[in-house]
Amino acid sequence: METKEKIYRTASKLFLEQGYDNTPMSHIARELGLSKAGLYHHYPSKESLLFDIIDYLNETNFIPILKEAEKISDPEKRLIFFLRRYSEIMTMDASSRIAVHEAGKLKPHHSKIVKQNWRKTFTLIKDAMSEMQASGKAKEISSTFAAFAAIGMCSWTYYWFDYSRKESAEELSETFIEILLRGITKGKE
Amino acid sequence: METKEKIYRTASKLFLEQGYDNTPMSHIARELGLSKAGLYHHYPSKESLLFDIIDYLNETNFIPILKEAEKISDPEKRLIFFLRRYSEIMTMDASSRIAVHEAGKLKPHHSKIVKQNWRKTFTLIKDAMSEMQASGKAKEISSTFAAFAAIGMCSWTYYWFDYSRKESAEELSETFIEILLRGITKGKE
DNA sequence: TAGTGTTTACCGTGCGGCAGGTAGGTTTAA
DNA sequence: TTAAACCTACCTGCCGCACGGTAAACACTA
Repeated sequence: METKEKIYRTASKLFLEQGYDNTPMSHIARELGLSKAGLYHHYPSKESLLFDIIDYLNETNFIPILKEAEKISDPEKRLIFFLRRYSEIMTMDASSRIAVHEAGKLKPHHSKIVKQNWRKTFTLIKDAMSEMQASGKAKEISSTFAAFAAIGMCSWTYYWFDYSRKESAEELSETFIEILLRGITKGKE
Repeated sequence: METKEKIYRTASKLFLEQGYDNTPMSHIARELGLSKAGLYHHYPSKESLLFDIIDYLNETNFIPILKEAEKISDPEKRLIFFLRRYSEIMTMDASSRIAVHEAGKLKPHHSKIVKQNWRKTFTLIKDAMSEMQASGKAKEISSTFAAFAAIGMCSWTYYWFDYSRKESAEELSETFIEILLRGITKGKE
């Protein structure tokens, strides 16, 4: 494995366990069998290491899903696809928690990039809902709030999910889809 | 105002703005027009100050709602009542974010108490849903996951809600209730 | 293929700064 | 007179980060 990847993995693990602020660079270095200076050879600063982790998570997990979802023309199918994949990521491993929980600690320059990605996610969901409303499929509720409800539902997963019992992951995503889809679609009165 | 309350409010504000780890005691003291030692006269440690804040939030915001909700015998009404009040708290001010976002930094002794409260919230929602399923009102989905969906939806609010535009708070809670209730109830087929 | 630069991947050390927390003295109010 | 409320000054420890090396790998000539 490449050193950069080793660093990335180790730091990721430690940030997850103890939080960014409570993980000194010396600790990460020790875990890698490296000196602190050795670690600084690969990363110019602690913050840049955090950014790399978050950015990598985005690039490998979230962006591909966004790209794939955008190709689906039917808004309902697009929404279902996205929700399923999104909650799958959440149950895969807890690492993506860093992307949310520690993003606030990035410097403006970096946090800007991260926020852009969040924005895209939000827009995708919101637009899908709006389209469903336009075609009469969905109720006339606030698509903004509904979109946040969807994201919140999924993102909250890593605050409680038991990652040692992943066999329930599929049931989880299906439950979320069920609630959200039925929650926004027009019912037969 | 009592000194303890002043400290509580000031620390609360700063923790919210900059996070617990990035707010030194000296900063809190300065903001209060106090010396650091003066602040330590009132609190034995930084962690105990954090606990007091979180515990106070629980006691004043969450517990009363739980107590009141428990009195409602009809599960659907109980659920609606709880969700409405819960999301109202979230939109009132951002302070309750501390209770979630920083709870992990408490020492075991304190975090135990906080977790018990979360447990009660979860149980209330889950039980209400189970009762609705038993009476045939709700679909046979996992009440555990559905309960987490409800909590996540609401709790996520403070990651995005614009607290300068509170006039939308009511629409928010109604949207959430709408989605969740329709999401779990049996539809006419 | 020996000789010569050059880059890469590290190490040991240390510094400046600030954090949480304390010892011990002083003011204030009842 | 006494206890609570506060202050100044300080300790200790750690943290991010920089500096100046070194040894090995690599690249390029002649």
